[in-house]
Amino acid sequence: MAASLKDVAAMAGVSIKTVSNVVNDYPFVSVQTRARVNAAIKELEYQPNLSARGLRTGRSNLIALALPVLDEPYFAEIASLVVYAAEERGLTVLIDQTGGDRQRERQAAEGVRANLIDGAISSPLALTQKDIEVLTRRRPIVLLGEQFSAVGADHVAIDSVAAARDATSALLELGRRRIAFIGADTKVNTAAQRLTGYEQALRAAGRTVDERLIIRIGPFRRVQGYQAAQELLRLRRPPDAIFCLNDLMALGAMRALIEAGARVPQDVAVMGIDDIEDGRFGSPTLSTVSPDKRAIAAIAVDLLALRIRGGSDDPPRDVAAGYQLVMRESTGS
Amino acid sequence: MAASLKDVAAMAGVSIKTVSNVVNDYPFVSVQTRARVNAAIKELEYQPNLSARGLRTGRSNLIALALPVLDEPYFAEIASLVVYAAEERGLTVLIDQTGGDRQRERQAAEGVRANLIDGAISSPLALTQKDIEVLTRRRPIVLLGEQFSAVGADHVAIDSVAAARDATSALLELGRRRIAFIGADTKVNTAAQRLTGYEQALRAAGRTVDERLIIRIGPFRRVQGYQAAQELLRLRRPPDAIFCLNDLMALGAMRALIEAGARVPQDVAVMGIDDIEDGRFGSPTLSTVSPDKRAIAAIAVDLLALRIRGGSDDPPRDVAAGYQLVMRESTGS
DNA sequence: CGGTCCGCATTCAACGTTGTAGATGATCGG
DNA sequence: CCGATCATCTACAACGTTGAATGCGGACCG
Repeated sequence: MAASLKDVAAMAGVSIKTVSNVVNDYPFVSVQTRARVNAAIKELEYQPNLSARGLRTGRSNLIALALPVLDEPYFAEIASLVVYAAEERGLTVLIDQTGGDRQRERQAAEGVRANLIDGAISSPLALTQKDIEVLTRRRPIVLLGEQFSAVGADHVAIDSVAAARDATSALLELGRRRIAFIGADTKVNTAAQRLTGYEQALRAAGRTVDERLIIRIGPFRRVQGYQAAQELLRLRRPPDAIFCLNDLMALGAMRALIEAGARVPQDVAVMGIDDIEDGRFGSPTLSTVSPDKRAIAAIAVDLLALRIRGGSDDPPRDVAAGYQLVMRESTGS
Repeated sequence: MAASLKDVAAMAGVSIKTVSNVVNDYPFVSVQTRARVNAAIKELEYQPNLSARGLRTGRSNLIALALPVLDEPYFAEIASLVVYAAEERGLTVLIDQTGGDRQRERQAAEGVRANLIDGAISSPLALTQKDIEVLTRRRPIVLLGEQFSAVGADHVAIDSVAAARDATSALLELGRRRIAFIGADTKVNTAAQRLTGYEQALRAAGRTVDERLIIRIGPFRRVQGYQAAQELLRLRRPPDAIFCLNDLMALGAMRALIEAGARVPQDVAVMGIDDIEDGRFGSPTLSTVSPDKRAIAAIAVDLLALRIRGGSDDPPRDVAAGYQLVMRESTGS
């Protein structure tokens, strides 16, 4: 049985509350008492019981992180950064994988464990506007990604429209004429926004949008990128560039291209979004839009911590994270 | 303020304990009472306070998962599978990233949050035998990976010596003569075991171990594989095959080879261990040893759950997970 | 018909912690 | 030298839950 305040108090010859005061750095404890108590704490290897503390204070210092999956590089990196950022602020992260399922996304924020967490960071794919409202009433939530723009909760994301526009423009400036888009899926807002950016760039350059070059497919993983690229290669006039919703699809697409004997970037340039590590070491290396993931994680945790501490008075904040175009081999020099 | 048993009891016109009995499926509650209570629970959106329950029962149904990092594909996949397996058993996972640091690995299992978790699954890189003993005394721990073999705690891993031996033998059978090894690092037991397997295979084939072909480097990430391969290419007689400690290094190595104009697999065959998804979609696709990750995660959670329920009476169990050789393009057909 | 058992519900206490209010001396200003 | 102020410590209650013990009828048995 682990030692409790009572045991420490008995050993140090003081009251329970005094030990509690020492543990919590309450200032008015004499140096001698503090020393005696600390000695007893060390001797008994006392560790505060977090359940009891949580019950008493109503705070657990636990936050939930709800992601579609954990084994996609982008989400793995985000999870990693969120865990670190939370740790720096004395918070512990509890991870949920929702699979992009609406039911599970709701449960992650309101479910059985809701009374255990102080708040949640969620990267939803399927939550509705109304879900968010209901959830926010219970606990603070910070949303990641582009599923929502202006909604009643704190929100952190890059400007996906602009990012996709910049990427597409870059391909145009490299002289590419037939630029395909892989990953359109109107149900997912992220995809819709990136498609919009793609179309904006084409129109701004005086080109028309060719529906045959837009592949609507999901989920946004390697296989889908692979299949989509194969489909594009079967066209009578295949594209000379492919812009993918994310790096994962881009890697799948590149694989399909190379397998089919198409040279990247000479025959087809490829570009993605996310800047996952795999892209930096593939052959060829992948050009991409690199969101400031570290900032996204830090800001999300900060916003949530603020909300937890301050209550829900302030209006929800919408933070645009930075991003950067990174040109590598897959688009030529 | 969230509803408590008290509120539900008041609304249903029963005692607090009766509500508790309903919530916990205590059998001797009449059908009518149960219905009334359930109605009140629904009406008030009652959710049990897990801190209070944890305090009272001494169980939180939380387990810690301590991994070196979360953003390496192998660990991300393991984390994903552990989270799913835990969820199926009513457990919630709380993730720690230790960076392979001994201090942090210990804290993950015994630290501040130790009183919050019922047990831990840990994939240590630096923990000592003594650490394990101390930690096990406090809470059940299940160890993953090869840092330890027979130690006073439950343990799940593939037979790394055999896996490395099989992989190396496969390269030999393909006619490769100068097989290099990337990732020797005697401080890390996993590396030592895989190096042993590599040496065993060479000796069994009547070949000598050439120290110049063994690259001692760490940590085991892409860049290190990249650098190690460059080093190997600078040898007067470069290798015709490279066996890497893990897939991540193998991918880095392949990148270096291709960049330097070496053809994979014609000039140099490459092989790794882990079967991470990136390897299945790179160019060329990566041959590897595929550990049964799903089983590893499920067994680890099962062992831990058993230990939590049953106490620590039984002797520690050592489970060898299965693995499979997967030959892809990077070693030729 | 008296006693026993069973189903159902309740009361009580305790898990370990911390906020509030108050007790106890010592010190200080006037 | 006395009331006020201060530093230091403590007693008490409460957070929401559940295990143990108990109460209370009705059914069953001999």
